[in-house]
Amino acid sequence: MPDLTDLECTVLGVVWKRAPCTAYAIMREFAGSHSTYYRGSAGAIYPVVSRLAERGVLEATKEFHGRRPRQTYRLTAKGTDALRSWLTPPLPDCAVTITLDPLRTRSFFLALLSPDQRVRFTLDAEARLREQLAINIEERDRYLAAGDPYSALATEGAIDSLHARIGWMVRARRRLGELAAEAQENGEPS
Amino acid sequence: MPDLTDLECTVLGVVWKRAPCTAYAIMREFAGSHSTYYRGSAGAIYPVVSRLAERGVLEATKEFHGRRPRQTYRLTAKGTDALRSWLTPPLPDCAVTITLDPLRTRSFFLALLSPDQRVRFTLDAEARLREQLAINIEERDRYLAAGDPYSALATEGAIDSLHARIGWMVRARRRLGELAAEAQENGEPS
DNA sequence: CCGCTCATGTAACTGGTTACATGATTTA
DNA sequence: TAAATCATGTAACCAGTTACATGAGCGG
Repeated sequence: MPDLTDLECTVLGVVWKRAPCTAYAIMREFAGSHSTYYRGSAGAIYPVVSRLAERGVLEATKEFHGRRPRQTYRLTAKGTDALRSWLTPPLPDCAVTITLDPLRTRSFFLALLSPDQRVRFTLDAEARLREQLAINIEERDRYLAAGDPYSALATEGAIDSLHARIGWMVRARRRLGELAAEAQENGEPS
Repeated sequence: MPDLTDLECTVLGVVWKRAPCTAYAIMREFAGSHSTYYRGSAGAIYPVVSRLAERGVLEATKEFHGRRPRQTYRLTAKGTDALRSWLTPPLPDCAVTITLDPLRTRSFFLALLSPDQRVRFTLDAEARLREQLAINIEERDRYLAAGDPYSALATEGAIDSLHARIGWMVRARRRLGELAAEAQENGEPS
């Protein structure tokens, strides 16, 4: 029952919240969420779901919708245990590592741009992050309205991260200005 | 010259900073950095570097260290252009999307834990994030001492994100306590 | 001279993606 | 009745990982 991946456990979690639900519904949940890493492609979800059923953490039921059959899934007791132990501290190292930020990856090399291109970089980034922020605030409010304070809390994590990245970009703009001024004083090339 | 991946451009960036340098040195740079997503495995770096050389963005030189030959690389003019255009706004959507946080992924399902397990979750997460914070502050200071304020600025992004996640976990602990109290008032099961 | 680091790779695997195929049911 | 959505899959691909193999140079 152990060594389930994060994707597998997330699927488990979605089934736990939505049960009974189809693989298709899980797929839509992933595809529709902004705070999820996975894109929710059929090629990922269907194999995962049937693997989980094989493992005995999900239980499949054949339902009929009209005369068309469909598989719905729910957690088994074993599945609930697996999901719970995924959440139970101590958390694995990989769960608390630093997050990947493509903006940060790029920032390492900002010295290559001209001073005003650097400013434009931070302005563009800030504006785009604010768009994301609006989307995520909306998502959080939807969760609150739907009576799911836990998902709202999770989404709040995304909101906080976005605030932090926006603040970082604002500070970066100021710092980059200072660095450019220093460089000019010393007569360095751009 | 376009459609280079983030990994490829990051490699380009490292060569730009470190040139002339070997593929091995690039690999070590990736493996040693905490703020990088990629693990810097030989199986990734070597193919990327030779692909970049083939594309004409990197130029290979055969050097001799003793009587042992080794390839060192530097950017071509085309490579500098490619790196610059990777950084130049408007940034692609993928660069400003929300970051993946395994802690957040888990938080969606915290309702499954008992109230005190939830508290333990946030305490554990907070402690581990603070460790990461210390590591990244050290890394930033090393960059500052090494006279690389741009990398320091980038690392500051990681520090800010960690602060945000820590604050989020602290607030989560309070909110979860309130939620548990409400639930008990309403006589709901844990 | 032993073991560590430098240095260069390759092969098998993994976990996801895109894109496609198929067909029933619902809605405009 | 046409188009969209529900529903279930599969096949080809892709980027990066682990693990291995090999050998030169260097420090103790």
